[in-house]
Amino acid sequence: MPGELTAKGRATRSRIVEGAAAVLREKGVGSATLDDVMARTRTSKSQLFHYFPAGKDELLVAVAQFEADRVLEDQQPYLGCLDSWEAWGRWRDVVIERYEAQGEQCPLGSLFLQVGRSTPGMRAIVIELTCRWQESLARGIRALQAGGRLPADLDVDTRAAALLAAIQGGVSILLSTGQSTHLRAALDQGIADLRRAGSGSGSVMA
Amino acid sequence: MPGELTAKGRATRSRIVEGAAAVLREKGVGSATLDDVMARTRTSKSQLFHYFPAGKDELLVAVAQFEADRVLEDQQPYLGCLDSWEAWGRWRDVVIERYEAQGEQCPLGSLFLQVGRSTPGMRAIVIELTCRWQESLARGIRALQAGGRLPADLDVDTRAAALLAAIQGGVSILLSTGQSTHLRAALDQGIADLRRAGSGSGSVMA
DNA sequence: CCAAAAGTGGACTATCCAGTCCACTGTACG
DNA sequence: CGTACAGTGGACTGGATAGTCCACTTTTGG
Repeated sequence: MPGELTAKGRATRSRIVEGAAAVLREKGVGSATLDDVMARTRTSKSQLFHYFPAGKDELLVAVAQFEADRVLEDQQPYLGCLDSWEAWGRWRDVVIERYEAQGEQCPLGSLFLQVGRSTPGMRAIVIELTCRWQESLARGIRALQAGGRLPADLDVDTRAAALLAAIQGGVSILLSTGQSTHLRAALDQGIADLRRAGSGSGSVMA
Repeated sequence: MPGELTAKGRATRSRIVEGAAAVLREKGVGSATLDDVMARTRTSKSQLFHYFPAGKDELLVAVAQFEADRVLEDQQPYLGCLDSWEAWGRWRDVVIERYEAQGEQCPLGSLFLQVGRSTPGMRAIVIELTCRWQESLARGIRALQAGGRLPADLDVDTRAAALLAAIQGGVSILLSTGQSTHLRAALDQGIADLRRAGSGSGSVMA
């Protein structure tokens, strides 16, 4: 089926994906139905199954891919050039702004936890996003090292992993409680600690 | 209905809650059905609705409360007396061990994201757990200050919030990807940074 | 011992929803 | 112009599942 799409067909397909993404954000994975998607995208059941023959699961994966791509895109151009403390600060602002605006709706988090464990394709998307995100952070840290703003003997990967975890957790808490204090704390503290990291290569207890 | 339970009734009720918790861990909120719970707990529909008149939602809230209580319990006695670096290290080990053993199954995370936003009671449970957890961490940090192991001019609450976010994120990533590297990084880095935190009260950019 | 209430079993209903089917319409292209 | 195929509409089916109902059993307490 794919690759054989007309301009009209492609338009409809992406209308479905974007509409489904919106529905999922609003209603959550558990409550969103194909009828919701149909209503939102002005399509019929046959179209849904025409473009996603494997049904709901296939659509969900497509939406997850769509959302995953947006996550990092939304952090650009800052995430792409974290080569000064000012850039880190601006990136921080963008992240907070994005997730505060998004509020309760979690495009991916719910998808992961709900469908992720069962579907193999979904997990791959999450893992790839995690890797790319962490790699971007690591590149930023290395850029700071290259600029002499951080010592060279830093455990970059652990730093990046910890920072990513902190952001993820902040977002989770924002989603669960509606408060962005933890996300702000995680980012501020994380960047501050990075800045302060002058000493050893991150050796830790036992 | 509550408070009027005989010994037998109480036994059945808690059997239902514990069994439902197990089912939810194994199958996820989205896939778990009342029939699953019935099979697991050797009960009938009428009993489920006898003890949880409001149906599935009420049962889910009860399970969430049950699981939330366990989260902090499982970290005891270490979480309760984080007054030395050794205690922090042992606590770290317990947390990692617990979540690695738990693996993919997330007792609460899925509950939050799935039901949390809709049900008011669920959110309250999450918020309370978050507060208690963060407060425990904060108490630990203050204990270190009291023992002279940390400077007094530390922004304890921000520290605790950031650390909690890091753990949450590490767990999220563990659930999504199956890897505990981020959780380990978050804990190790978080404790290391705390240890290194000698300077100012955490003032951060912009 | 005997009501009355708590506890239990399971058939039944109502509903919702993914997925199927087929008929209809628009459009590309000879 | 007309055929073939992509695209579209929506009724229909099958199955799963939350929730109801009532009859039956056990326990409680006087």
